[in-house]
Order: sequence, then C-alpha cells, then structure tokens
Amino acid sequence: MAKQFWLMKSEPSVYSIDDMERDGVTSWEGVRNYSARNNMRAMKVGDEALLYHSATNPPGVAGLVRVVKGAYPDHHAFDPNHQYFDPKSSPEEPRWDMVDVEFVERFPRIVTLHEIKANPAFDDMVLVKRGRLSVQPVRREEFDRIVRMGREG
DNA sequence: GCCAACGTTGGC
DNA sequence: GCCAACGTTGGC
Repeated sequence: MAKQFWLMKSEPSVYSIDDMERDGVTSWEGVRNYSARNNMRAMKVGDEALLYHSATNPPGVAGLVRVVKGAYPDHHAFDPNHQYFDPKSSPEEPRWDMVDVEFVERFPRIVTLHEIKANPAFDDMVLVKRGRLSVQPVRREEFDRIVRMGREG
C-alpha cells in the first residue's frame, strides 16, 4: 500500500510543534469527530502528516510528523476525570481512537492558511474546501508543495 | 469575542 | 428518518 499523506490540526496552546519536537513521539489523543477518527483509522505506519497550528495567529502548517503506530483505542475517553471523557465509549466498545506520531521536521517558517488559500494549486484541498476537520487527507502534490514552501525559509 | 459552518443529539 | 436545537471548530 502506497504511503498516504495527512494534515493534523492542533492548537499550539494545547500542543505545538515545539511540544512535538521535545517529546519526539506522542499519542494523538482527544479526537472526537467521526470523520477525523475514520481518517486516523485509515493511517498506516510510515504515513506522513503536516502538523497544522489552528486557533492562533497566523494559522498554518508548522512542520511534519510521521505515523509510528496505527489506530488504537483512546483510553482517555474511559476516564470520567479526564477532559476527553466520553461516557458512550467503553473498553468493551471503544468509540474513539488515537495514533502515535513522531516528530520529523520543523519548518523554518509557518506556511500560513492565508497563502494556501491564495494559491490556486490548493483550491481542492480539504483544508480550503471544508476547513473544520482536525484530521484530513492531503494529496501528494499538495503535501510536496507545502513542504517545499515551508523549507524555503 | 463573534459567528458561520458544520456535526451531533434526540423528540417525534 | 426528519429536523430543530444545541454544541464545537476555528478564522477573523
């Protein structure tokens, strides 16, 4: 199966590229949207993802991560004291999943949403067409182009 | 902080 | 299964 490409959003005040670089590997917890979860379920070890900073100024792609473990149950959903608790998810019938990703690269600059929207090459991107979705597929051409932009400095 | 877009829930 | 009410995301 060919490698697939993704975009994963995080608010940097919650989890940033700095945190990702420091941790090396992290579990991508807290996804509570079925489309996003299904996208994580489609991820394979070795897939690469753009790490996107949302709800910040400016929003945009900050770097790269790689999937090192495919989808498995998000146990935080079972813990009533955890902010990601969901009473409808149980160890017997887990509703939410997470994947593990590792830090690959921090871009010397943020590739902003503004410039992505301004470039016709990205007109078909899920990020542009749909916006709100915390884990989304990215075409190889889109991925490669954003990586090139990010490395330009 | 506002609010548009979209997802989820639940009554019927 | 419809759809109104409500909640969340996330740009601005």
